[in-house]
This record gives sequence, C-alpha cells and structure tokens, in this order.
Amino acid sequence: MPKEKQTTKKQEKYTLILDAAETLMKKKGLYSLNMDEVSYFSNLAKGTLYLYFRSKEEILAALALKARILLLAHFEKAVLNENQPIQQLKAIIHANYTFLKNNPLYYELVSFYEINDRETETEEMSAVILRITELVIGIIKNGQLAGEIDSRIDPSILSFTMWGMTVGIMQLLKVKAATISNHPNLSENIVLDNYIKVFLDGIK
Amino acid sequence: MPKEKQTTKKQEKYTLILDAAETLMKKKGLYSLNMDEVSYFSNLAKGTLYLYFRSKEEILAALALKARILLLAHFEKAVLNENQPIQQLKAIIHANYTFLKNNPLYYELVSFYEINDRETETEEMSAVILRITELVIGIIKNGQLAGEIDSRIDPSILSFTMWGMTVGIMQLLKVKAATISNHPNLSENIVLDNYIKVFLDGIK
Amino acid sequence: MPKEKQTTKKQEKYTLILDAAETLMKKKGLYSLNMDEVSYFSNLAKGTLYLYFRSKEEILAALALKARILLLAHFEKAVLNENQPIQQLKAIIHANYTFLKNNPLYYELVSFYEINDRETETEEMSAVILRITELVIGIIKNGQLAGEIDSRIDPSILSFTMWGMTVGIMQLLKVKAATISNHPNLSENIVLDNYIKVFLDGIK
Amino acid sequence: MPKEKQTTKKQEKYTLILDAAETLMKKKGLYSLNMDEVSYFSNLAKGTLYLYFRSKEEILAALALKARILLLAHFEKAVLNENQPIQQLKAIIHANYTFLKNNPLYYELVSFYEINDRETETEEMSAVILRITELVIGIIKNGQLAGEIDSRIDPSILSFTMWGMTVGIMQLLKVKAATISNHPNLSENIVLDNYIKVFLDGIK
DNA sequence: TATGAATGAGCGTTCATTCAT
DNA sequence: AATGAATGAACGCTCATTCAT
Repeated sequence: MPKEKQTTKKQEKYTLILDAAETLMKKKGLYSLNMDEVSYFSNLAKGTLYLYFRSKEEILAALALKARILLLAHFEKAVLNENQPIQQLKAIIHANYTFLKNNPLYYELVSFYEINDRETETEEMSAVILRITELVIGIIKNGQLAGEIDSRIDPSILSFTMWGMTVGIMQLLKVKAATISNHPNLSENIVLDNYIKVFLDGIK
Repeated sequence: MPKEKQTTKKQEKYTLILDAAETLMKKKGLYSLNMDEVSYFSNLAKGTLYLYFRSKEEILAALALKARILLLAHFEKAVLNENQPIQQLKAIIHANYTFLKNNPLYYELVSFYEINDRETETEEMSAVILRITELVIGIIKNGQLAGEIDSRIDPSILSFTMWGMTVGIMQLLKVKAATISNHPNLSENIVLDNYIKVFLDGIK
Repeated sequence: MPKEKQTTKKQEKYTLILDAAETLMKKKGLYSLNMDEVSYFSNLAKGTLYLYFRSKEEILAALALKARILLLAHFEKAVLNENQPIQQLKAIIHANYTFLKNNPLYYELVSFYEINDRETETEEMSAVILRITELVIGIIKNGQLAGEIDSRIDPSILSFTMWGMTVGIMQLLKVKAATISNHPNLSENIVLDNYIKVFLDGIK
Repeated sequence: MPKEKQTTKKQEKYTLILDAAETLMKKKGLYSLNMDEVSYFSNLAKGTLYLYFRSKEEILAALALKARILLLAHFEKAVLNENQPIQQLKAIIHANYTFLKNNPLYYELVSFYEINDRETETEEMSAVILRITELVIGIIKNGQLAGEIDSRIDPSILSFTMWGMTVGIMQLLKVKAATISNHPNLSENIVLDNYIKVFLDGIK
C-alpha cells in the first residue's frame, strides 16, 4: 500500500475519533466525555484510540485547536465584509458572539483553554491565537493610520486587551443568560452593544 | 457546657474543614479536592465532614461565598480611599487585580461560579454579587451626576458590562502570565493600565 | 419521684421511639428506616434511642411484636363474630386479608419475621404466634367435634398448615397485585375466595 | 483467536462471577453479598465485574433466573415420572420441597423475587414462571378431563392459588424448621403431607 | 495496526453505634 | 437519664490507561 494511502487512512481514523468526541460533547457537555463512549461511537476499539491520541487530554486539545481555527476563519470572513477598521473590529466582536451562539461547544473549548492553564497547550494552538492577534493588530494599525483609533495605544497591547474583554463579555452572556432575560431593561444584544460602544469609544 | 461555647466549637470545626479544603485546593487546584484528603488534613473522620456540610459541593460553595465576601470587602475598602467616581472605578479594577494576585484560589472560586452555571449557587451567594453590582452602580451614577461619565449609558448595564470585561481581563492576566512576561513590550501592569484607559475613555 | 411515675415516663419514651419508627416506615418502607430519622422524629437524641433499645434491630422486633399482637386481636374479634367453626376459619382468613390491606406495614413486619429467620425473635414474639395457633387449633377441634372438619387431621398440624398457606396467599396477593388486576378473569377477591374454597373443601 | 473461543472465554468469566457470588451467598446469606468480595473470590478486579454485569442487582437477577430455570427443570422432571394428574401435582409439591432442601439459596432467590416486587425482574425471568404456571395449568386441565379435579374451578386461578400456598408452606418449613423438629408430633414431612392432603382433597 | 478484556485506585456518601460530657 | 458530636468501615460504581494477542 502506498504511503500516501496509509496516511490518508490514518487521517480518517483520527477524524473519526475527533468526530465521535465532538458529537458526544455536544450531547453531554465538555466534562463528561469518556473514552468508552468515544470508542463506541467511533466504532474503534478503546486501545485504538490510544494509537492516535496519547491521552484523553490530547483529544480535547485537538478539538480545542479545531475550535480556534474555526474561530479564526470566522473572524477573517467577518473582517473581509467590512472596509473600515472600526467596522471591522465591530464585526469581529459580533462574529465572536454569533460563534458562541452557533457553536457553544467550540466556544466552550476555546474558553476552556483560555481560562485554565493547560499544560497540553501546544505551539500549534498558540499559533492560531497569534494569528487572531495579528489579524486584530493589523486592523488596529490601519485604524490608527486612518486616524480612527488613538495612535498612542500600542496595537499589540490593545489587541491583547480586546481579546480578554471580549472573552469576558461572552462568558457573561453565556452564564448570565437567565439573569439577562429576566431583567426588564436587559437583553443580550443590549449588553453586547453597550460593550461595543464602550470599547470603541475607549479607543478613539 | 453553655450553648454559646458549643456554638463556638461547632463554628471552629466548620472553619477547620474549610481551612483544610482551602489548603488542599491551594496545593492541588480547585478540581482535585477530595473528601478523603479533607478528612485527613482536618484530622476529622470522613463522616464528620458530613455533619457540617451536606456534600463536597457545599464545601466548594462555602469557600466561593467566602471568596466573594472578601472580594466585596476589598472593593469597598478600595472605594473608600477615593473621592472621585472615576478614581473609584479605577480603584475597583486595581483591587480586583491585587485580589487575584494575592488570593489566586479565591479568585478562581469567584470565576468558577461566574463561568459555570452551578445549581448550588445560593441566594446568599448571589446577594454578594448584587452588592458588588450595586456598589458599582452607585459610583457610576455619581460619575454621571458629576458629568464624568456619559449619562446616556444605563448604569446597571454598564455595571454588568464592566464586570464581564474585568473578569475577562483578569483571566487573561492569569492564563497568559507566561506569554506576557516573555513579551518585550508587555507586562501585566501595562495590559491592566491599558484596559483601564480604554474602559474609562469609553465611558466618558 | 415515685418509681411508678418514672416507669410511666420511661414507657412514654419507649412508645415515642416506636411511634416515630412506625411513621417513618409507613412513609419510606421497612428497609429504609434509619436511626437518624428516628431520632429526629421522636425529638430524642440519637444516644437516647440506645437507652431504650439495644439496637435498631430491637426496634424492628418491637414493632413486629406489636404487629403480631394486633393481628391476634384482629383474629380474635373476627372469631367472636361467628358461631360456626367453618365460618370462623373463613373469618380468620378474611381478617388476615383485611389486616394486610389496612396495615400493609404491620403485615410486612409479620411476614418479615415469618420469612427470615431473625435471631432476634424473642419468646414473647413466639408466644403471640402460639396464641394464634391455639386459637385456630381450638376452632379446628370444635369443627371436628361438630363433624364439619375431617377428624383424622391433627389439629395442631392443620393449624400450622393453614398459617403457612394463608401467609403464602397473602404474599401472592401483595406481590402480584399488578398481575392480578391486569388479568381479565382475575381479581384479588376471586383468588382469595378460591383459596378459601379449596382450603375448606380440603379439610372437610 | 476464533470468535467461538472468545465467546467461550467470555462465558467462562460470566460463570466465574456467578459462581463466586453464589458461593458467597451460600456462606453469608442473600443480603450480605458485596462486590468487593465477589471480586476477591472470583480473582477478578472489581472493574471487571462490571464488564459482565451492569450492577450488583444484575448478578442477583442472573442467579434468580438460574434458580427459576432449575426449579422449572425439577418440576418438569417430576411430572414426567408420573402419569396421573393428581400424582403429578403431588410430585410438583414434593419437587418443590426437595429443591428447597437441596438448594436453599436457590429457593431463597426464587422467593426473594416472588416476595419483593423487584423492578429488575426481566421478561426472561417472568417467562420461566409462566412456563411453570402453564405446566401446572396443563395438569389441572388433564385432571378435570379425567374427572379427578373439580371442573368448576378455573385452572389458571387454581394454578395461581397453588403457587401461593406452596411457596407459603415452603417458607414455613424453612423458617420454622427448629420449631417443627422440637415438636413431638411434628416433622417437616408430616406438615408437607398434610398440606398435600388438604390441597388435593380441596380440589377434588 | 488493531483489539478489547482487564485493571484498580479512586470517589462521594451513608449510617449504626459509641462515649465524653 | 440524656445528649449529640464523632466515628470509620462499608458500599456500589467509574474510567483512563495498559497490554497480551
């Protein structure tokens, strides 16, 4: 069998396992993933899982990577739809929100590794976040050139800050969903828009 | 034995257990707390633990409450040291940061219940968060009266937003501590100050 | 304090405990009785329970005795209402059935000690069963004298047999209640009457 | 390894566990079975037990099923040895008795599920009881055709009644073994024969 | 490469009984 | 006599990982 084919086959199983894990997590949540079920739903023996992933943790990390890549793609697409830097930043925050809404599991995975200091975070994973950061830095620089963003702010620091704030707001929206919907004056969109307003006004 | 003394003794055991749990969590992290070790380190039989707490979860909740109360106290003290609303908000964010630095476990406990929708969150626990919210709302209102904060922003929404953003930034500082310290232009304080600047400029 | 009064008081507590245990068992079943709840519902400290009963088992035994005494009383009353031996036996079986229906817990207690060979069965408890046996023996003898019951059967053996068969039928009615009510031709009364018929025809 | 062999091996372990459980129950009684000891006596890790049985309860159920099947076989064999319906019924009751004597644990298991309404009673288990019922019904019908059993009695009701009475008598013999052997006029056989006589006379 | 049987430490919780006060 | 805090063995069950085949 040619090596390529083998690699393809290997890749297939790898994906198979990841898909099973993902399906299971969507059904039962991030924390109740267990190898027995992954084995069952991937139609692979339990031992086989360990030929593709050194541990359960590694499966999680792989999914987290996938989630980050998807988020990056989401951001890139959102940015392309806009011309003005400010609108692009806005678009990114909105993309973040829709991503959270449409892929709660992926967002949870992203947060999970953002919040907890996992020792398994690989360079590959960090690289994606770096690309997100660079995307944002680029926009900020453009905004500063266009005079729409305060030039005294260091772009990379701002990008960093923006990421932290936005993740914080997203978590708030997720956890306090009930509180928000019960409040008369509140809605998720109002909170989100308020955040965007404060942020954009803050960087002018 | 007078009833008072007994109550004191009971209180002592309660604290003993909580202290043991706290020490253990500081050593091994929030998630690896287990009743066997709590029993061992508190010099109490495992069954005894259940005379003071109905479940392991309740121990966690008690510690989370303690953490929240401490955080509130921290905030109140910080606010008292300042006269101007803007300075007070700044002080709160700084207090949040020093709290995180000095009591990482407590901060983790606060976050834990902020991020995960625990069913065990009691009214008592929510009440503390409410008091924090009200503290902030009060300051915002003062700031609006003094013309230092944009009057068009709803105070309670802003308080909400501020909480989300700040928690997000704190997590960022915690998780990305290594990244930050490696960066040449970055330091935790710079990120923090940048956040504060953006936030305060944003609400002017 | 006169000794009598003390005894009375002692008796009161004894009854208190038994009542609490009974109430609890009615609520949650024979097997889930636990000393914590007995303590709580009797308003007596847990240690106090052990001043009146050497063990939980002893509480069970006391209740089983009470149940047997009540059953005996039930039988005696039933017998008094009839003149003819055959009718009296019939009445006893019916009394057994109504007792089961009205006091399922008591019946369970009676059965419990009939089915399992409890080491705690006291002479007092056996004595009650003996009195039931003797009651039945008396009736059988009368029936034999009256020519209504086959004289060749030894009365005490028959009494023994009758007790076994009846308890068996009662259990059947209890456990197979669902099966019986689903069956088109069956009802508890039909089974009971059939049993009575077979039994009475069998001893003629 | 051929699949057949594996199945055999799997079957062997299943049996191993069941045997360990059985041995333990014979030693210490139905109720004190625990998984630690089953693990120890089967030379299998505790986790392994759960590969073959979903729960402790399932082990009990499996043994109860085994007991029922054995009892049915016992009955069928007893019936084959006789030609006359009345003799066959007699043989069944005797078979019941010898079964109790030879396999007290199995009998306890049969009773256990007869007395307590276990939610785990499977269709397979009910099916065996049904076959016993049908065996008896068939005999009764034959007896009625031959004019040896009262035709006015509904066979299925009678079968039902007979099962209840017989189980009751067996329990009596088991629990009151001591009482019986102490009595001058009594012996287990006398009680049994008396029961059979009453029953058979009753259905004529 | 693939299997899946086997492992066994680990977990949270219960509860009858004891005993110092 | 009365208390109730304290005990600690016991229990059923889970699950990531290993390894002989």
